[in-house]
Amino acid sequence: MKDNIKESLRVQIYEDNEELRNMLSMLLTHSNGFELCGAFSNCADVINNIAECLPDVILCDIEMPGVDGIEGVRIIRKQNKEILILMYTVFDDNEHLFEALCEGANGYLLKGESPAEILKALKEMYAGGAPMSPSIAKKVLRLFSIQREKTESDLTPREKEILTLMVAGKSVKMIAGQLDIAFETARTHIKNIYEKLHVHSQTEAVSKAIKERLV
Amino acid sequence: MKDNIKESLRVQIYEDNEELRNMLSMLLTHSNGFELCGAFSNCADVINNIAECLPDVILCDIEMPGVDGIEGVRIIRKQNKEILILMYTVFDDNEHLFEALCEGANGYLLKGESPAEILKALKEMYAGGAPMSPSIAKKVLRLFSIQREKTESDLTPREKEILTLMVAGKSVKMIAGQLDIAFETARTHIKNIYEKLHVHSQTEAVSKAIKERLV
DNA sequence: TCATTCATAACCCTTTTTGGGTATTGCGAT
DNA sequence: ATCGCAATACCCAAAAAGGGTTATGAATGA
Repeated sequence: MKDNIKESLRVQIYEDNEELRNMLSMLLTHSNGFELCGAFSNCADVINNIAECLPDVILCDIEMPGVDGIEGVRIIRKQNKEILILMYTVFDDNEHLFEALCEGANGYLLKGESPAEILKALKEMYAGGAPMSPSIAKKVLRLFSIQREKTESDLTPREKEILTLMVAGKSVKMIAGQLDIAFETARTHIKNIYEKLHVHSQTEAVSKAIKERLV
Repeated sequence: MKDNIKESLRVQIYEDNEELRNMLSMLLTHSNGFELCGAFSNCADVINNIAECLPDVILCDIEMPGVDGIEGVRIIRKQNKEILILMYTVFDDNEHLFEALCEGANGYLLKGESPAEILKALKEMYAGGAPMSPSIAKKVLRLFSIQREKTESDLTPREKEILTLMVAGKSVKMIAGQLDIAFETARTHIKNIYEKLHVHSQTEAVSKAIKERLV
């Protein structure tokens, strides 16, 4: 939601390289619609920096001496879920990327993006988006498709249904009740499931079902 | 205009709305660097369509009568992991989004994007990116951060250890053996865990532990 | 038509789990 | 020094789950 009165986006910078930090500062101070509110060389004092300057968004490198960017995000998110954080880094490996996203970063740009792209990303983030460099977006999407190989089990539909209820924590009695079948019928299905999965208890079955994505 | 003969991106369209399909066809035939190779109203014959026209990328609606877009992606990916697929839909709900991504879509645009954005997304996808509408990108990123909040439970370290073994499918006897404690001690811990989680069985505890990411 | 699979259901019997206690030891905080 | 808590351990009775077996009707397919 954009505020008519607010004329510019308040941006705070964290970047250890002085040259780049100055360049980014210049970029922001001289671009319409942006306002620089602080530029720091690491996240050591990030809570105070935010409290003093009240930025809308944070542009944050990852590799920095002292408190790094990911640790910075962690610290910020412990008490502030609202402020927007755009990672800006050379790291394009999965580890840094997913750690940053898990801690609550709102976007992830690789160094190498043009100044115009940086400004666009900051705006996009403020408008409710999640800007990512193309190769980063691809890595993120790939996460969804790679894992999908659900092991082919020869469970019947009914058995799958019952296994699902077991995974949900239901007892035999509850399963029978919910599916409107006799207790002994539910048990028969469960026994067949155990045989097919080569397990001997509900917890084992549930564990295996989850590990092998059978449900 | 040097590359309008050679090096144009071959795009195939799947969209049930005839008006929109024609509009998209026009857009592609009249844009430099793009070449339309087929426009269809559903994915019923997607394998043949691809084999005949050999597109580089596919622009694909989701809601279509007959074989819909998500089913289409599934069919394509069964035999072709290379071709690029950009979903183009009105659906911005998590279910459609994540299903499409899991099946192997390479990008996800919402209807409402400008023609220029569509062309840009097609190009970006071909360049190795994963274009998403801003609000879609945000949903995707949110997946990483929301789940990270492991519910704060007041389980002791020993209890967490035991819960972990339960989640792995171990019985009380096995847990006791593995931790080298008495059977009754393991049971005491388990009883305490049940009380803290408000559950009454191993499967319930395992289910809750997984759902609330306690382990 | 006949064999197979699936979903349904029941029986007997054993083992495990669960819920209720009680109790000791050790360790850090008051 | 004492309090509280975590970890250890045991007992008993009831409930639930597990293992084996058999059986029937419906649907499917060779």
